[in-house]
Amino acid sequence: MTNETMKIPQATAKRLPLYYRFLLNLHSSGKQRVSSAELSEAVKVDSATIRRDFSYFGALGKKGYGYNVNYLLTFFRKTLDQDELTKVALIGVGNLGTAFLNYNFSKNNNTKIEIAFDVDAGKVGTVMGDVPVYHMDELDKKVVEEGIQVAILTVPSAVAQPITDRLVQANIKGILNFTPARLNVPNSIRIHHIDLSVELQSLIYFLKHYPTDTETEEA
Amino acid sequence: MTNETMKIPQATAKRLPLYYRFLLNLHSSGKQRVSSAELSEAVKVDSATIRRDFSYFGALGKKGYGYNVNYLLTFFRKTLDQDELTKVALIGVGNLGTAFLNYNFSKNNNTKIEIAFDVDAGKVGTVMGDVPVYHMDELDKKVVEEGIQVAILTVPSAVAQPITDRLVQANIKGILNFTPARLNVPNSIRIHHIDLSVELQSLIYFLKHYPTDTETEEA
DNA sequence: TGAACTTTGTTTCTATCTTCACAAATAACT
DNA sequence: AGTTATTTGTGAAGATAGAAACAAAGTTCA
Repeated sequence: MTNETMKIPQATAKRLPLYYRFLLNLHSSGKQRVSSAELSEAVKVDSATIRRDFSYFGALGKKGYGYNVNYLLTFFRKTLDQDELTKVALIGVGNLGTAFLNYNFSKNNNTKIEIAFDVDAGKVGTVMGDVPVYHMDELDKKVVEEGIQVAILTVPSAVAQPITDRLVQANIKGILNFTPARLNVPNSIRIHHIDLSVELQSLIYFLKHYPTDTETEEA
Repeated sequence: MTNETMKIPQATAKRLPLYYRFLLNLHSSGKQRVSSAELSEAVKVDSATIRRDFSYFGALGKKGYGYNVNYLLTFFRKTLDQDELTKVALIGVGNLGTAFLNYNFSKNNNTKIEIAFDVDAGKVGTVMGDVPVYHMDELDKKVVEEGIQVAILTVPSAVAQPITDRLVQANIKGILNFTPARLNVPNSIRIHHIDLSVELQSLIYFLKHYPTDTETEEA
């Protein structure tokens, strides 16, 4: 039941980074222990769900006490591979892309945008928020060279598929897709879609059709 | 079973805007009919799931034929209230906020960012991408005045909760929250969280722990 | 030390969502 | 007109997720 190689539920996996971030906060505020009830209040996830989530990794807590913040943090750091840096490329330095370049992902994370690409001559050659911007023509070469595994795709949707094809060729493993395009990729490649206008639309749909209901979770 | 007031599954509701957008594309490309299999290929949702989703609204298709694009489009336009404009406020004109101001939501949608707020004196009083920027002090007054129901929250997480409290006071009904903060609101208010760094982290977790698996859907 | 309190881990139940698989209906073709 | 090919809509089964509830194990405090 507590097998290292066992697959945990996807829903649980999506919550892990949330738990991890909150534990970091607790740690830096000097807190030594925490209960599933406290965690629940903070991350807005039912306490039974949290205990269940944790239990997939074994018995991490102590009855009548709760969880030791340090122990949990160390455990999750290992589980989330926080010690191994994952190199990320940003494709498309438009408004949204620029937001990412200035967003400090590596603060709490093992994640760093190493390189960005765009076709705009005014941007190519510059360094934006610590990240060098290269021309899109160099995409294939650079991604392979740097061994980049993850791409954040913030290009116009018309070019999303051709660029994705090149990323696949260049051995990328995962794509965070912010374009409305639904991409065709071999299924060895994982894509997470974040579709801003769908998010807004569905929020509005819920407002109009599900009045005064419970909260919904994110992407 | 095909009751107008019946609540459809949340999972279905989240896919409706996706279907709607693709139908718009089909329509403008002149296509007259479409099958669930074609739709499936395009939006990457199992065809049985699509037929099931549609069936909550009644029998929209014809056996052996598929769906009439125009009919479907008209139906969804009504269902998604695309004729009634929803006013949206953008709170926090940083990098991410600016991206939204330049993102043309209203193109395919009934949604328009009407007004933006920030504390930066350099931004207050300007018009960014068609949207006037007001000082955060005017938030409460303006939101009530304009009858704004939805807010996109792109402020630093430290101020997310106090600003949310003010939005609640100003009778907002839904919030699209891009800050990492988990907001406390009365449960008459609907919040969708989009947590960019959690998205990136969980993508990476899946890459490392679920090699060569099926695709996952978005928020 | 012992009684009262706390909190986990898990068993069980329930809800929600997805997919299979196929009858029924229609379209297309000869 | 009749035969073959499509494609829907849905019953039934399966898969995944969420929450209640409680015994067991520990903590706290007098």
